[in-house]
Amino acid sequence: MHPNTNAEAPTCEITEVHGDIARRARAQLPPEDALFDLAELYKIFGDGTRIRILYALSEEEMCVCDIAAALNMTVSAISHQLRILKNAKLVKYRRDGKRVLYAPDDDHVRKILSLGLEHVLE
Amino acid sequence: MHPNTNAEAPTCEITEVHGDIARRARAQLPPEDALFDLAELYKIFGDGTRIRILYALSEEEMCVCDIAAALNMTVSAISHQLRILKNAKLVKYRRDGKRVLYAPDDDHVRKILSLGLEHVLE
DNA sequence: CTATCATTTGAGCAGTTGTTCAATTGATAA
DNA sequence: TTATCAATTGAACAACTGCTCAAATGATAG
Repeated sequence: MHPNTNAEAPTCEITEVHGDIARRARAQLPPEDALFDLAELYKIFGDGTRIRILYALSEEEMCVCDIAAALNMTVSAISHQLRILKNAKLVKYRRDGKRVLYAPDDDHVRKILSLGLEHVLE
Repeated sequence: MHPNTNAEAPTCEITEVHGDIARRARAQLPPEDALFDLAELYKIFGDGTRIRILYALSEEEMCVCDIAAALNMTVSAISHQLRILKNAKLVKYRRDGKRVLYAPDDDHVRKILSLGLEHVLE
């Protein structure tokens, strides 16, 4: 299980001399702005309320008030979260009289959620 | 574009009378504990440092000190983040003398990251 | 116009998060 | 054993997050 213990010299004592490993690792990193956006995207999925909103919308569009009822939360709290989802282009909306109807806005949404669920359910 | 404006009655005035929509929406939600785990998982990906660690490890296992050098951060900060990744079973580790070598611990890691990147890059 | 309802917005606040710093633990070598 | 280096840990602190509450905005009906 330890085939390459000596394949690389220890690099910690003088970091800069053996910077190869660090340099190769840096080469694996996506561009800085892509990394930023990626973290921002996952931050949005990293909240139970937002995930529940996305699941609730998965079958039919809903108004803010009904989402709130479905999740047993205040309209204000839902509206705040919808703004975040909207800014991230994860939901879209349209006016219908006094109401505003929300729906998912991206095919990735469902994929990302189901991939995560796959991991969570082992 | 508004084919079913009247398909559902407005439900906001008296929420409980038209609870069908809310009830159907609730039926879409995964079980509570799965939702919790799902949010916890994405929370972990929702941090630039942790994402960079995972990318850095994607090609070869590395010790804490080299990860810190690669990301230009303190060893302590990296170690704190590695503990989080370890607890989430997203990285594994093994001792090699004084050093501790880390590596990704799950096939989902790469898939989740690349799916997110797909979305981010449009 | 006014009244009403759905939604949005902003301030405030408690709870959480990521980093730094200092101290500690773990493993090896002399 | 002691000395040294790698890694971990805990406390402290600033920054951020998600909710509540109250006020404001948008759209419709009378």
